[in-house]
Amino acid sequence: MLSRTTEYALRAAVSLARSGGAPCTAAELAAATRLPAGYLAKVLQSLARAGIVRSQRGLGGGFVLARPAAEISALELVNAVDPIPRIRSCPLELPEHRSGLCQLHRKLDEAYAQIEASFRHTSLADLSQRGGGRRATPAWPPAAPSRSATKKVRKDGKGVRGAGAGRGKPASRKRT
Amino acid sequence: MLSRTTEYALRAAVSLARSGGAPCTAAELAAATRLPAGYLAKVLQSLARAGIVRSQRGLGGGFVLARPAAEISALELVNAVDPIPRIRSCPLELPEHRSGLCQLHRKLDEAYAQIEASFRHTSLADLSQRGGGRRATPAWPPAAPSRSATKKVRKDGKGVRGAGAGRGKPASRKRT
DNA sequence: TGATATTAGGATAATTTTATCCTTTTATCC
DNA sequence: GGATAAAAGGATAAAATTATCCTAATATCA
Repeated sequence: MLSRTTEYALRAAVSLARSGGAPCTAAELAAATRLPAGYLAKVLQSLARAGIVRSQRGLGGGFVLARPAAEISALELVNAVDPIPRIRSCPLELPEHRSGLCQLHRKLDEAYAQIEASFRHTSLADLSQRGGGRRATPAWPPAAPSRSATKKVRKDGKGVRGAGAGRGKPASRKRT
Repeated sequence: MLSRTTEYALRAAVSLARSGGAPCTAAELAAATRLPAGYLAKVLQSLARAGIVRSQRGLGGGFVLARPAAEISALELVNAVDPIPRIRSCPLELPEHRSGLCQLHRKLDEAYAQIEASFRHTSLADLSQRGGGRRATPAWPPAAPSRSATKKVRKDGKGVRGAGAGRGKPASRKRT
């Protein structure tokens, strides 16, 4: 669902956030995050263009965060690299439009909106916290809308999957 | 984010739900939904294998819903075709594991969990409602967790996009 | 039984996303 | 200035997703 590129951006940013201001080269970040170095470099370029990281060429150069991790939202990172595709109008612009698939697309957009909101309220600092403070707190409802992560953690760990679904040809996705 | 295949499955299911029990051929559904006929056929096969629709060959055959639309959740449809990829363990199984990227992956999984929950509580009947009952209700918080859609509708229509993001090479996605 | 409609399934092609490689630019150090 | 380090950018390759096409299986109808 979230693209690989998005994962890479987030992982790199976390790694960067943890290195305490010291510049990291693309190669270092790739090693630390176990991501393909070449591609990661492209992703870092995107982040640089978006003004989230600053890059410096030459000896001793590399990448640093352009702002404190607490002031960078996960949403910024994601959108810099592979934006959440909000749906503003039904893909099916036709007679059916008004009466048509609108509930469907409203729902889909709603899902995107949820993700946006969730990511908007999560900072890179939140994502970079060390030590997994595993909670038993129920994930729902989301309680009061304050800032910082490690607040909501889902309750179950089961793989609820509807009906007899499971196989299915055109579906496949094998990403890590 | 949601794959094209997922959209197709949902659109086809809505179309099917609206045809009131009469079998629809893949070609008919493709025409009604404006989707590529050949590929849609594959998607329908997946839905059939998942037990969501029933298929019948030969003259007068086609596809029908296996159950009333009210008893089919959006989640089932999505999972039949391109499952929501819940994250159960950090991709980076390494020394860094515990101390590492876990907050990140917890957050990502949380986002997936939200989508799952949202889709689980939306039925195909909800998605198939005609006439767009546009609400002004704020999208957040999600209020009480009862069933049925057309409940949450997002408040804004603005394209909030972090910082100066926008361009960016490795990112592209041009889907409809 | 034969003709026709329609799904099932496999092979293959087109497109998009990810990944690699190479050259160029810019910086540091000597 | 020359050597070296590192990002920038472009061309290309590999992999995954989406799409098309063809044949086979199965059903209906005459």
